[in-house]
Amino acid sequence: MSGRGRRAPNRDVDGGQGANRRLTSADVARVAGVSASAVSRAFTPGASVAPAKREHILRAARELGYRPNVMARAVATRRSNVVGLILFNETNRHHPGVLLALSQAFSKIGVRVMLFLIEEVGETSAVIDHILSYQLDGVIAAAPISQEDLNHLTASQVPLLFYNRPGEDGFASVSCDHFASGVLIARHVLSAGPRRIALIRSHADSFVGNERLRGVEEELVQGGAKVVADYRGDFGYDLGFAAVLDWAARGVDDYDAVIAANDMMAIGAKDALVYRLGKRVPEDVAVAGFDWIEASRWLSNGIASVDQPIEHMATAAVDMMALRIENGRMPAERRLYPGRLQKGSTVAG
Amino acid sequence: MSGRGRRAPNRDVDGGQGANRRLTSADVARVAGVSASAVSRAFTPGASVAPAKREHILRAARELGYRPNVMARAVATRRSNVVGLILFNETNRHHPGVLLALSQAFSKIGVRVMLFLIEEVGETSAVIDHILSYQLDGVIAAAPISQEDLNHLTASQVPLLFYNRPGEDGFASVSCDHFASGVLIARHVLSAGPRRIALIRSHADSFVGNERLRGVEEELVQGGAKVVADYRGDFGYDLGFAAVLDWAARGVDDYDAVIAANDMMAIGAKDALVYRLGKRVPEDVAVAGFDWIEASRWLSNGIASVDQPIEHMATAAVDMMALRIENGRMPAERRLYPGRLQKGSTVAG
DNA sequence: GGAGTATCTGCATAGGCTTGCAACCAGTCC
DNA sequence: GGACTGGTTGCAAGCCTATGCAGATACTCC
Repeated sequence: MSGRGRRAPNRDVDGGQGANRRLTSADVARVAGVSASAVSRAFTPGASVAPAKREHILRAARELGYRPNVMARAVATRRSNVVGLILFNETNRHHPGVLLALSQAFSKIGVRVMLFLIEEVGETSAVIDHILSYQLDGVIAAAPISQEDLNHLTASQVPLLFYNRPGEDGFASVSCDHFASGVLIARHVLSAGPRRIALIRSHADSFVGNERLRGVEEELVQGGAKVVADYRGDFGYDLGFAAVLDWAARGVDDYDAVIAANDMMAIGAKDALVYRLGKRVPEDVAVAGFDWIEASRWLSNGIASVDQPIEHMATAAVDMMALRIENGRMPAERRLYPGRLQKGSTVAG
Repeated sequence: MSGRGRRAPNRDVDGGQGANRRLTSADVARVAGVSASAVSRAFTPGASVAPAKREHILRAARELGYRPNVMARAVATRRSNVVGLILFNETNRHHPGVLLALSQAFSKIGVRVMLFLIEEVGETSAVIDHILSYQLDGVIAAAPISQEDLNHLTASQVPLLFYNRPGEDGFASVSCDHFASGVLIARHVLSAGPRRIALIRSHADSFVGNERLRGVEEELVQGGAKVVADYRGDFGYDLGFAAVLDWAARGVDDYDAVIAANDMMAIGAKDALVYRLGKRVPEDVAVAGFDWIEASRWLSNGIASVDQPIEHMATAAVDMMALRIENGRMPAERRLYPGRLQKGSTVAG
């Protein structure tokens, strides 16, 4: 630790030459009086180095401000410690907790998440192309993947995990049991009295939305209720709002409950009912949704909903991904987590 | 998809040996009958290769399913084409558009964003450590950075850009002109009549929140209005709500407008006013906030607000970052973007 | 004190890509 | 026809770290 002048932290190393030479293990090795291998091992837990020497090397590294170059390590080990997350922007907007939960859960095992945010279904192809270029250790698909892209992914042997998607046969997935959630919310609504139900669905190709409504409809039949109105939404506030207006315009007004495929649309519907049609919620019409998003908890909304246990799901995703990264090919496995009913105030009782 | 022997497109290359040998440029070179250098150049726009040969190489690559290994490229070129984004989880929750805008803007120039989502201010240190290990081309700080971490960052010569933060002297930043936004919203409120204003502030150390309220207060003075109540919030719904209840509990009820440091708190305040105190908004009390978040546009809220031009800001961030990555050290520059008033329905007129 | 063992250590090579340099080729010009 | 040109190409070295292997060191045990 000789020279290094006054309080300038790391100047003697680049020997006055190239200003933007990055610090390498060789620099540390020189200063610590060891080989570059030793430096590498000092930074590799469990590697064979004398404890004292490791300590010495780490101290030298700290003083120089050296950190192993993750990229170089990635090419040497063929492990990047980065997983890709393909996420619908819509999901992040409506349900930002997903990103946080996954991001945090992975960081606990030292894995970073590289985010691929997509707006349109069509964008996945371009994104898959990128994904394959980064040597990602795995990919979490929280957006629909076309068959062709799926082939590319499997051909390159990247561990793949579907999140809240069915996954084709033979693929691993972790999901909330949306069907059961549908049953749950429908039962809650029915328990409060309503028997004439209006439904606001999601896009036709949303697995999550379809499962939810399948559960709802099954329970409605069980409970002797009837679906008197139906609307094809898109998970957004506006179409929830539009659904109610559309029914009104068509003279449909004999429903006593609205169940939407998610909270955002439920809120839209509730707003239309209250502020456009002058209905009382829940006295005239009950309203329910799914996700238990933050806005649902606001006093002005209080939407009856079903929560997804995203922390559990995220933990499961990390576990499964870690296993798959270690062991390569593994039997497909689907983990399903039950949602939790949140009674809210838009359903009586 | 079992045996994958038959019509599998890219099988002849790994010559029956190691199953998980990844495809390399050498493989493509062999098949195309050229050197690995040629393959590299074929994938480098502007590199010196005969057009015909490039075409030929690219075709071979496509048929094999080869893509250059970005990690290896990064270590060779010392450019990763990845920038880090340190983002407050709170920001993403309340304002998810920021992440999308930046992510999309960067992807237009072929740069990916690696997200470092933090919950607490204290977490930055750990995150900075990671950041320095990845050879990121730059870092966008959309969260406060401690002086110590700042030193680490600058010592390692990583281009740094503050987003919606002042940035210490000498650092580049792109921000919304929050002070001007404060003036704007205050003027709007005053124009509707109110003169007795209640303020809900953010945490004391939020630059954004402080600037906004500085602008508000300056304009209030100009307009001859008076601050009759004051509350220290945190950007969340709950504290906006709590502010109103707190004033009520203390007998303060002679305000005719509430201005909050963001929309989320404004909504909380509005809910408390309407559903707890039975006030009419805007007739009895006007309410205003900042950000023009999605929920503000809902019919049930209609919060008067000031929008941030996040697309412009994101574009600027990309431009400035790109310049800095190319040219290394550059003069500090601060770009400021004006917010746009959104009148909403919680302020009369 | 010597054989045997366990633990460290450095060398050399691997990992996949980029790039300066010099050799090469087909033209072009006089 | 020879010198010169400009565009292509491959070689080899470089980017930074990891790791098998063999030598070195220290230590135990008899």
